[in-house]
Amino acid sequence: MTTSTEMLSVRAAELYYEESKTQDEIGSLLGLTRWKVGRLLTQARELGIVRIEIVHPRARKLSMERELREHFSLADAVVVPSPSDGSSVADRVAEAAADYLRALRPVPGTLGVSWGRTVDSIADHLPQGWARGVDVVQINGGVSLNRRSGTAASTAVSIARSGGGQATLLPSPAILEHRDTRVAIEADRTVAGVLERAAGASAYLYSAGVADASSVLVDSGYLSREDIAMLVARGAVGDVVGRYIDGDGNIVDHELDGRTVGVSLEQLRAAAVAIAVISGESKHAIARAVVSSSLCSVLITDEATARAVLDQADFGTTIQERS
Amino acid sequence: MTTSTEMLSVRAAELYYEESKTQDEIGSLLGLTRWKVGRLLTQARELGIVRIEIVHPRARKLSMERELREHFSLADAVVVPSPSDGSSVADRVAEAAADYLRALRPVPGTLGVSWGRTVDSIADHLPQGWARGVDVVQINGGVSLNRRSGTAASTAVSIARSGGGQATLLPSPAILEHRDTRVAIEADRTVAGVLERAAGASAYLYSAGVADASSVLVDSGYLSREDIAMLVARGAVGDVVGRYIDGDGNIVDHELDGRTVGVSLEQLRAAAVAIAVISGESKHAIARAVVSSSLCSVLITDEATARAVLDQADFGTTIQERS
DNA sequence: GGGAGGCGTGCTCACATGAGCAATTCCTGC
DNA sequence: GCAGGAATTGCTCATGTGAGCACGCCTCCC
Repeated sequence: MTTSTEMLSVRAAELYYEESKTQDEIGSLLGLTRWKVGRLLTQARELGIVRIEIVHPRARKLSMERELREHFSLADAVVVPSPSDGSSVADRVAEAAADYLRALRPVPGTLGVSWGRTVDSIADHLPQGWARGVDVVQINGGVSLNRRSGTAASTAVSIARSGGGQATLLPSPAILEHRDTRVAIEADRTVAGVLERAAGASAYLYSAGVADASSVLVDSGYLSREDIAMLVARGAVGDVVGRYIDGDGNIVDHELDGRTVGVSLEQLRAAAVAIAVISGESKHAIARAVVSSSLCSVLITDEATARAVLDQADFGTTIQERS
Repeated sequence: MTTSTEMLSVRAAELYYEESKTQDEIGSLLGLTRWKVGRLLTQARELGIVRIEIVHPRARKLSMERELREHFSLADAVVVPSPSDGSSVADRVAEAAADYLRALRPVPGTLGVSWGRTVDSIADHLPQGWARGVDVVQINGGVSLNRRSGTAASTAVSIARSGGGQATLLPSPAILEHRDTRVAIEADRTVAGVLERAAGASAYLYSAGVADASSVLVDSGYLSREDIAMLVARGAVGDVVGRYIDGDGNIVDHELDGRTVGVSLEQLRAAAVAIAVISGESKHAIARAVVSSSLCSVLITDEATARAVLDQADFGTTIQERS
C-alpha cells in the first residue's frame, strides 16, 4: 500500500512539476480525484520526493536564519549557502554583509567598525553611495607595527567615503606592552574622544579571528606564536576586536585584555545593533562562542558555519567540546 | 538593472518556496505589487534559479520521453533517471519495463518475447498475477548449447505463469550452421506453428545485444569471437533477436541472417506494439540504431542512453559516426 | 455483535494565482 | 524636443489550489 501511494506521489509530482499539468488533469490521468492528487503532492513534498532548490550565488538559507534567530535570540541572521563550485565563501559572505548594511534601517548615524580581512572585503563590496551620511569610527586599535599598517585605516575610510560620511580613526596600537600605558593612552584627549564616539555608535560591524598563528595580531607583531599557544592552552578559541575569548565567550587572559585598546565586550553585548561577520571552516568554534555568548545581535555567516553553530545548540549547551 | 531584478527574483523565490509565503505577502515585504512578484517567480523558474527535482528511484524523465516520442515517432517511451548512487541502472530499467507491461492497455493476448539478461530481469520484476491470460511466445531461437541452456525457456515460462497464461517455446537453436537447415527446421510443423503464433503476437518485448565478445550469442557458442570481429568490421553495432545490424538498422551479414531462426526485423517494424528495453553505457550505439530505424514502437531505457540517442538526433541523421 | 475511534475520501468555500488587457513609462531614432 | 514603438506595470477575471468539514469505512476493543 505505502509503496503504491508513493509511486502515485512520484507520478503526480512528475506531471505537476515537470509537465506543469493541473491537479485536475493529473487526476483524470491517474484516475483520482483532484483532491487526492493535491494530497499526494503535499506528501511528495513532505517526503522529500520533490526537492525545490534555489541555486544562486546570492541565495540565502532562510530556514537556518530563522533557527539562528530563535535559538540565540538574535535580532537577525544572514546565512549564505556553501557554494558547490570552488568559489570563495568569504567573498560571498562579505557581499551579503555589504547588502545587509546597505539595507539596514534605521540607517546608523555612526557605525563602529573593527578591521581585518573580512571587514576590508565588506568595504570593497559596498557600492559608492550605499548610504548618505554614515560616519565611521574604529572600535579597536589599528595595525601599525609593520608593512600591513594602513589597512585598518583604509577600511574605515573606504566605508565612510562610500557611505557619504566621515571616518574617525583610533590612533592607538591594538595591544600595548603595559597596562599602565593603555590606561594612559585611553585617557589622552584624542583617544578618549574617539572611544567616546565609538561607545556611542548606533551600530557595530566586526569580524572575529581564530586563535592560531595565522592571526592578523601575530602577523602584525602584537602577539607572538608563544602567546597564542598559551591562550589556546587556556581555552581560547579566537578573538573579537582583539580580545581573546573561550568557548563560552569569557575573556581568557585578563592581563592581556587589560593591555588591549578599544570597545569592550560588554559594550558590544549591550549594543542594539552588533553585526558579526564570521565565515569559514576554521572559524566555527569562534562563531559558536560569539553567538552563544550574545556578543552580536546580527550574525552574517555561511551555511557550514551556521550548521556548526546550530548543531551545538541542538545538543544543548551543557555538552563540553573535546579538545 | 538586470542584476537587481535577478536579486529580487532570488529573494522572492526564497520567500515563496522556502518560507511558503503568499505572493502578496512577499510583495509587501519587498515593496512590490503581487503581480510583479508573480512575474519575478516565473522568471526565476525560467532562469533556472529555482530548480525543482524529483528524486525517487522510480521517477521518470517525462520531458525526454516526450522528445523521444516526437523525434522518432514512437508510440511511447520510458526514461528512468540515472541513479546518483551506485545502484544498478539495468535493474531499474527492468523494473520500469515490468511496470510498463503491467499497465499496457489493451492487454496483449499473446506477447512475443526474446531472451537474455534484460528480459530475464524483467520477468523477475513482474509480480504474480500482473495480467490475466497473457500467453507468451518466444520470438527467436533459444539457448541450448551449454550450461546456460534453460534460461531462455524459464524466462518465457515465468512471464506466462505470472501473467496467467501459457508459454510457447521455440524449439530451435538461435543460429544454425547452414541456411538449408534453417529453412528445413522452420518448415517443420512444430516450429512453423510457433513462428506463426509469434508472427501473430499482439505485442513484442525484446532487448538488444552489443556487438562484442561479451554477447550471450558468443557465450552460448553460436558465434565465435572471430565472427563478432568480422561483424564489427562490417559495421555491426549490436543485435536484435539474434540479428546483427549496423547504425542504420540494416542487416550486416545476410548469410548469417539467413541462418538465424525467429521473427524477422520487418515483422518487428510492422508490429503495432514492439517494446525495446535497452540500457547501459555499452548499448548507446545499438539503442540509437534500434530507435532510428523504427525497430520498436516503445523504448524503455535509462537517462544516459536516452540522451545519447537524442543527441544524435539533434545533430541530424546525416552525421556519420567515426569508428 | 456493537460501539468508539481513527483514517481515508469527497466536498464546499475562500483564497491564491496566472492569462490577458489597458495604461503607463521608457527608450530610440529622427 | 518629440513621435512612435517596445517594454513594463497594474489591473480584471477566470481558474487553480489548499483549509476545513462531513461522511463512510475499517479496526479494535469491550
